[in-house]
Amino acid sequence: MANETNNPASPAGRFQELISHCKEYGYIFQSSELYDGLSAVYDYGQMGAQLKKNLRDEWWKSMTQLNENIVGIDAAIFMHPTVWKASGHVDNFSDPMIDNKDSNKRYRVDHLIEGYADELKAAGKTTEADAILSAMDALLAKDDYAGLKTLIEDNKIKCAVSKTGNWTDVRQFNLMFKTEFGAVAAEVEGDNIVYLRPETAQGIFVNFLNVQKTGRMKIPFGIAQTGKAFRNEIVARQFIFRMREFEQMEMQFFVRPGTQKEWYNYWKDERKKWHESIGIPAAKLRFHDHVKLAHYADMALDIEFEFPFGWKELEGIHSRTDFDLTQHATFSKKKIQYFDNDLNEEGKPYGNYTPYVVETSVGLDRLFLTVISLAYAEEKWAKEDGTEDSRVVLRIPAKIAPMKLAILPLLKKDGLPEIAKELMNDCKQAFHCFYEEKDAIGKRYRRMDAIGTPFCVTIDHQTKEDNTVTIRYRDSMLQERIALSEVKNLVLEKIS
RNA sequence: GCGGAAGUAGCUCAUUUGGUAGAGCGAUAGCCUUCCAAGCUAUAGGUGGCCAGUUCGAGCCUGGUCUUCCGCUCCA
Repeated sequence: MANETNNPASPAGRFQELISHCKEYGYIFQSSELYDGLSAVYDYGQMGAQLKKNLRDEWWKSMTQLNENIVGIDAAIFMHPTVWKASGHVDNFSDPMIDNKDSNKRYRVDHLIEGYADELKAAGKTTEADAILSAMDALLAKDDYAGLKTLIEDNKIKCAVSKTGNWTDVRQFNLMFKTEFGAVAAEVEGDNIVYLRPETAQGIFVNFLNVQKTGRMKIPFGIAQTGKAFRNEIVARQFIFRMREFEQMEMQFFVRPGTQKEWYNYWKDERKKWHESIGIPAAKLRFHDHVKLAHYADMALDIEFEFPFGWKELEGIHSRTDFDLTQHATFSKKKIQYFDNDLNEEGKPYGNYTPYVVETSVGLDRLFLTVISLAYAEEKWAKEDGTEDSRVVLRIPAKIAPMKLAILPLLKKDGLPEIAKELMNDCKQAFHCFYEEKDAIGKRYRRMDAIGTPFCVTIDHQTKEDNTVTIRYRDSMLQERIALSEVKNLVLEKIS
């Protein structure tokens, strides 16, 4: 397997080629590459930033512009530390871990002990199992790591692989980044700790009342947001699939309790359709229902995409119940409720309640990876003279491609650049254009293929006579003659 | 985080028992003028990932470190 990455024919090898291509053509660079890079952090380059923005804009439009009952906000990354206690992230986002020194296998301490308890139960020793579990809960509640290790050793819990009890100390892995708020150290250590948000959702929940009241929103309604989130992953790999700093596009849809299943199914279908609308083939998408539910959810599924390294989560649809709003009400000691004037079956208003939430949460970076891995193609064909020709092309759908049109004078003389620049000045008001007069025309086409520009127009001598140009299509490589005056409209039509 | 492998120009690679680095492609400038890359000329670009050590001398040997890839693990 170690050589697979060097083999362009294998999926792993093709993935490597894609990563190289992303760097070579200004889509994605490793962060701080000048200083040897920072693990699992990436920068978007001149092409990548635009593609990412186009994807974000498509999502934002589909949510906030095309749904009258969904509005967008932009909450800060810093939030009051208590937010993360209320959300459960302080408790649930940090798991004590232990390694077996012989097999080098790592276990979550609670999983390891629970597994042992299950074995005891299977052997009929239910009381002993319960005793161990309650002891574990007590130790976990006190963050007593030494006690947990003692519990493991006293029960002679073994590693499933090495069959030994040669354990490291129990260590804490907190997945939230911490930093200090304010320039001066706190008088009491830890008093000024803030976290970088591990998800954007909480910024929506804490603003629920603000938005609902000022926007006079009526349930059901949604609040959408895009933004950076941060998780200190133990292992972050697979290019931009799992990064320590990443961007989420989330929409929290607030519904009347009891209707969550209906809306869950609605958004499940809507979101899949949306992915298809930006060019992801249905066959490459599937639903994956969660078996083990998170602490906040009563239903959850992933929309998975078949990445070059397998089926992985692209978007999560979660029915979060009233968990978050109730938690924030409890921790903030404020009432977070909605008065529903709609009439129920008995002809009376539904009245006050804490809304339920259906969440759609897509990783923008993962969406980017989805789009670019679908777009990337190496093509070979026989030329008329029998020799082989080839190209690398990014078949990014025209409406999300970073560069829409390349304007190319066939020669850089005879007044052709002047006509080209005039067209450029006109078209750049409407969409991103690229002007290029260097090198042979075929070479310029190849460069545009490599960055995924869907349309090229070439200005030649005939243009001066009859005001027509050649338009060349990236995907088919076909060319046709159209009026110079039609170029802008044609591209506008294709990218809308 | 553990184990394994790797790191030489923007990219792909060479330099084979240690003697202060080359090529192709690409890029830039110019020439040519031709509707699907790879015509001609010139130029730029590397303190060999980084830091130490051994040595008269290190891209090559040793240690550390950073990053990447593969496997394991993790991913509320």
